[in-house]
Amino acid sequence: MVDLVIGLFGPTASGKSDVAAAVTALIPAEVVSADAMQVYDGLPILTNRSPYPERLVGIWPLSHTASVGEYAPLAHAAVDEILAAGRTPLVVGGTGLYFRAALAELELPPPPLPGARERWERLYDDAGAEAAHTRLAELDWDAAARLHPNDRRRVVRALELAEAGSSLVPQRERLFGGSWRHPTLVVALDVPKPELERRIAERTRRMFERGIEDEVRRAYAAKPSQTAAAIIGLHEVASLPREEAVGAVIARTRRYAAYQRKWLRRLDGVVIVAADRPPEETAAEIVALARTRERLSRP
RNA sequence: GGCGCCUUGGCCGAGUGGUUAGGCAUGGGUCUGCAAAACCCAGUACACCGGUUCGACUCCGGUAGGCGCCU
Repeated sequence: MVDLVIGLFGPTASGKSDVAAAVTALIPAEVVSADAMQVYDGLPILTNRSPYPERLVGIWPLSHTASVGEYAPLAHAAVDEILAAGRTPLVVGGTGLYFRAALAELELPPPPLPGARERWERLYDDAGAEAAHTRLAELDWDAAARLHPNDRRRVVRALELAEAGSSLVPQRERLFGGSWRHPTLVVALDVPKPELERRIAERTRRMFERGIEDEVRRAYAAKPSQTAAAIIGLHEVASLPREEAVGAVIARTRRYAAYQRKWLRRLDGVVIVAADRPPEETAAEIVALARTRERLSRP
């Protein structure tokens, strides 16, 4: 399967890890994770880390502030290295943005200058949303036109970029539906909603049996960064009685799955594959699809 | 059995005789270095029956359900 990359997307609890592992049993492939939370080390249970080897998992301490910008080149390097070794990169993940970034050339604008973010955030908070937005309009009218003043995160980001002589306005690539870096088969796992919710509830309960309370306690000692603090369950497990925490984590995970479904529908050229069956069967279908794709793309 | 209180959209929860509270959830949308994030948009509810009134979710009476106290 020379030169083909397989991208495997799917909502949490759709069984991505197991399917990916089953694929590696069928063809010489290596898994690259595209997950904004599994990049963190220290929360294997809470972040549902796969028991099988995957690249770009647990690469940063919880205190680190993660970003796609930092992740993307690592993912590209991993994919290229696997291809160079004559194997198939299998990019697996549920974080839409990271998934896209791993497979495509997003041409991300530069990171904020040191201290710039804090400075603009302060302006936004002190002067108010409207004032910050007006300031942005002075510096970068196009960017301001696309942003709602309430969108603090993006207004601040746009201000950073305008100041640095760049712009938030995308140059060429679009976030959705752009091209891939290599010939790529993009597969999304589909599990009927009721079944997915059942799996989420079951998995969450199992997390508690496996000891996430201890895990979370240790994680807090590591002073999680702003990005790490967003991990589902971190706050809930730390602050709620067990039974309430279970319910809260299930509810939030369900919401996350709904959000992922939005991404799934939007991935360009994605092939949807049923995943409410043994992973081996799903894997076999994916491999068959990959073989067909490869044959078609051969001159 | 008697007395008192309560009953608001999927949930929580304000409120007023006549302009949509709000929050959460839900659905749709946006998205380029925080994405398990952030932002935008949408849904017209007041337990039931009758009365007063130009007009009641808001006042009066009754019915049902819930809570509390009393014999």
